[in-house]
Amino acid sequence: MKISQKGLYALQAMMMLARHHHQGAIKIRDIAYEEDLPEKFLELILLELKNARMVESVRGAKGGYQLRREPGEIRLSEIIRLIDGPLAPFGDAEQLRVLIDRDLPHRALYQVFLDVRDAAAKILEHTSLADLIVDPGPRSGKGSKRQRTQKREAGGVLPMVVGGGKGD
Amino acid sequence: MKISQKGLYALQAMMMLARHHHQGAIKIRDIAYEEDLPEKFLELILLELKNARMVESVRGAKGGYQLRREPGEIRLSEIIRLIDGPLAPFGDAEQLRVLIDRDLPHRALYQVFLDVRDAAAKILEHTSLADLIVDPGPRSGKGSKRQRTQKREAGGVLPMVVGGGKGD
DNA sequence: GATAAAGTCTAGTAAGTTAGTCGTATTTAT
DNA sequence: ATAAATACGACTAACTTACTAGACTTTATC
Repeated sequence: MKISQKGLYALQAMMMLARHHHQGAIKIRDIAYEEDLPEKFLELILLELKNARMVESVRGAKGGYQLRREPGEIRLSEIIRLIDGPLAPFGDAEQLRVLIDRDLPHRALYQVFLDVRDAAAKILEHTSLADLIVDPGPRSGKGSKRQRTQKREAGGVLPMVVGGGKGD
Repeated sequence: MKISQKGLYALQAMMMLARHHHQGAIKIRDIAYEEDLPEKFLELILLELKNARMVESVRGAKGGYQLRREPGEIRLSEIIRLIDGPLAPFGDAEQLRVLIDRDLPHRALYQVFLDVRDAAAKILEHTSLADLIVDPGPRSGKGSKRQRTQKREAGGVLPMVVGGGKGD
C-alpha cells in the first residue's frame, strides 16, 4: 500500500473538515489555504470524497464542504482505499486469497503479503479522524485524551507495540 | 509500501535460488523458465541483487547466479527495500519521525503512518527466504515445519493474528 | 585458440500514472 | 443582476514502470 500525494491531501482536507465540524460549509479556498494545498487539485479530491459520500457540498454563494458523518465514524482506511486503492502491498486481499490457494509454489509469499495487509488494515480501520485532530479551537469542553477508535463489528484487542525498528 | 511487478519478480527469483541452494550457479534462463519471468528483465533485476551483494554471479560458460548467504539469513525486507524502497506507506521512517516532531497539526497522522510501517517491518524482517520455500526436491532429510525466522538483535515475540479483515 | 555459452552494461521506449491546470457551466445568496 | 461558490470535462508535463535490443566481456571446452 502506498499513499500518494493526492492521498495525503485528501487526509489533510478531511482532518481540516473534522477540526471545523459543525461550523457549517467550509469553502475549498479556505481548506486549501489552511492546509496549504493546491486549490484546483483539491477541488477534484473533494469531488471524489463527495461521490463516495464521505463529505457533502453546498453549492452557490456561502457554499462549501462538510463531513457527512461524525469524525469518530470516519476511518482512515476508507479515505485511503478511496484515493489510493487496496491496503495490500500487492494486489488486493481477494486476489491474494485466491493465489494462496491456487499458486502452490508461491503461497507462502502471498500469505506474508496478506499478513502485511491485515496488519495495516487493523491499524487504519481502528483509527478515525477524531483520533487525529489536535485542537478544534477552544470549544467543546471535555477532556482531550488521544485514543483509538474501537471497532463495532468483531472487535479484538490490538497489541500495538510502537517504537519498533530504526531505519527504513 | 507498494510491491511492484519487478519486486515480485525479484522475490520469486530469490525463492527459486533458495530452493536450489548449494546446487551451484543457476543460469538466468533457468530461473526465468522455472518462474516464468521475462528473461531480459530478470537479468537487470539479478544485477541489482548482485550489486546489493545478496547474490553472486559466475561469469562465462557454466556460469549463473547463486545466493551469497543462507536462505535463512535473507529477509524479505531486504529484497523489498532494495527493489521497491522504504516500507513506510508514505516517505520513509526517518522523514516520518521528523514530521512527527515538527509538524504539530499533522503529527498524529504521521504517527499512524509510522505505526503501519513498523507493523510491516516486523513481519518482513522476521520472514526469510527459508520460511517460504516449499520443497527443494527430495534432498536434505530433516523435518519440514514451516516457521518464522527469529531475529538476532533485540528479538521480541510477535503475536501475528492471521485471519483478520474480509475485504480490501 | 576458436567457439559457444554465459553474465555485464548502456540505451531506448511504449504505456501508464501522477500531480496537477484551464475553462466553462451551474447553482445559490444577496 | 451580480457575485460567489461548486461541478465537470479536457488537457498536459513529468515521471515511473516494465520491458527490449544490442554490443561487450568472461570463461569452459574442444
